[in-house]
Amino acid sequence: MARTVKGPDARRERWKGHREQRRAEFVEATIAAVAKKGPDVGMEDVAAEAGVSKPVLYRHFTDKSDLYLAVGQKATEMLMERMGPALAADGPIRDRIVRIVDAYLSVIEDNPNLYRFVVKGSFVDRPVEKDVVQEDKNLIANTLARILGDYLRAFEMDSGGAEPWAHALVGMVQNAGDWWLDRQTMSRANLSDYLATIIWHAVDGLLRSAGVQADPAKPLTPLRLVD
Amino acid sequence: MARTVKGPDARRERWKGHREQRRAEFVEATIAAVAKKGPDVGMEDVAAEAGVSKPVLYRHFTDKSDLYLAVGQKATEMLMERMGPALAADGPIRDRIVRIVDAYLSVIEDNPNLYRFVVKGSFVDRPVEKDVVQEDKNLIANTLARILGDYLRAFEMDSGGAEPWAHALVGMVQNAGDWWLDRQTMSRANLSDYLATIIWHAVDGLLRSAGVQADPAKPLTPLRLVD
DNA sequence: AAGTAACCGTTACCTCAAGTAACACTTACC
DNA sequence: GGTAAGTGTTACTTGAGGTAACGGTTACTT
Repeated sequence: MARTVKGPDARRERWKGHREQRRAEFVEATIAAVAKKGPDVGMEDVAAEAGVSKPVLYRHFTDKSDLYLAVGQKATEMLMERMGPALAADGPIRDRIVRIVDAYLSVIEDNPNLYRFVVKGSFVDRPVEKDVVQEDKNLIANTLARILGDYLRAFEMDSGGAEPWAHALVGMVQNAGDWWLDRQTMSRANLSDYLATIIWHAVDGLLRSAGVQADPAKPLTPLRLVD
Repeated sequence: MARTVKGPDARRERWKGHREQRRAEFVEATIAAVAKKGPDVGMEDVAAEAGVSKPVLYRHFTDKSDLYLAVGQKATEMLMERMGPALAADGPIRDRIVRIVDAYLSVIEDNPNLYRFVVKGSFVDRPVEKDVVQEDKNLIANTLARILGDYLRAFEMDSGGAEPWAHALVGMVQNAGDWWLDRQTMSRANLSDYLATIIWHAVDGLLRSAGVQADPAKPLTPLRLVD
């Protein structure tokens, strides 16, 4: 039994990457299926779209909701790919707000079906836990909350509002986006601007109430104070 | 055949009120069942809760989603019962905002299960149409949009933002409410106040940009101009 | 008084999508 | 050659939504 100490059988490792790739493939298939057959696709449809039969799907996903969760995560990636830079970028504050909002809107504009599937959609049997959308929203909201909190503290203001405000902002943009996606009654640029306007006013008002005069055209970077 | 002209057979009319009452009864049963067994109740459960077997239910509701729709409408009623006055009431503008926001929060606080059932909930097979929640949100948003639009026009400002802003506000409060309902990390009064703060700032900012100086402690009633 | 249109309610079924069992074949490590 | 992973199939079970078919009750109509 002198089995060179460990070596946990390479046969198990051999597939590590492969499985992930396969999952990704099925996620793509789901998205494609959704695009084709609407948001009410079933596992059979997805399997068919992937050129495979159900049990194969179930080898990679324990569950329907597991698959949908993965789809949701993929969507999150796509979203973050565009929102991350916008969130991180510096620049004139109002432009920055516009860019963040517009990044979000551009994503849902480009993938309306996927979007609807994920947020409205048929998460048929989700047991309340594991709500991808909720997690996404939390992710973004938390990012925002951190940014807001930092600013508030930097100005020595009450930072207790950072979290609720962050969630409020997220909901605001999301809901306005939903509305816009349904009846596209104005251009994306217009909507982005309208939304940025009230967000800016809200931010500006907060700063004013702390005696700070901010210029929407200048990069608001009080965080530099911390350096 | 001298059948006194018409008289559309009183046997049909005899039940008119009764059916509605019965539906209401089942709606109540559904709410009770949701409270007991969580948001994943099935038709069987609901029927049992009402002390009845499935087919009876199906005599009054064509469909699962029909039942849930009715539940949603009931929820809308409950919501509107409290929000209506708050929306209509006059008074110091900031207080008014607080009251509207707080009215909403109080409803979801009092009926968290029902709320979750209706908005997150298992609208299993809804065919995208007939989304009660969406309709509710639209209802509120439209009310707001009308109010906002009137004010904007009264101040001779661009009223194009009224609709998106209304939807934005609705989403904002809703999402912040969701977040709060999950992890109740602050008092309702506190949250109401934080939310009212940014809403007020947003409103104030808009007015300022039109050269209007508003006092949050005074009732903003430029609409009187129209009298 | 008889007929009937609406309801009350039941048990037993159908249907359809999610999920599983059982079976057979392939590849590459041991 | 054995075996641990993966490939895939068809055919099944399960469970919840929804229906059929039956029988009883009430009170209007004729």
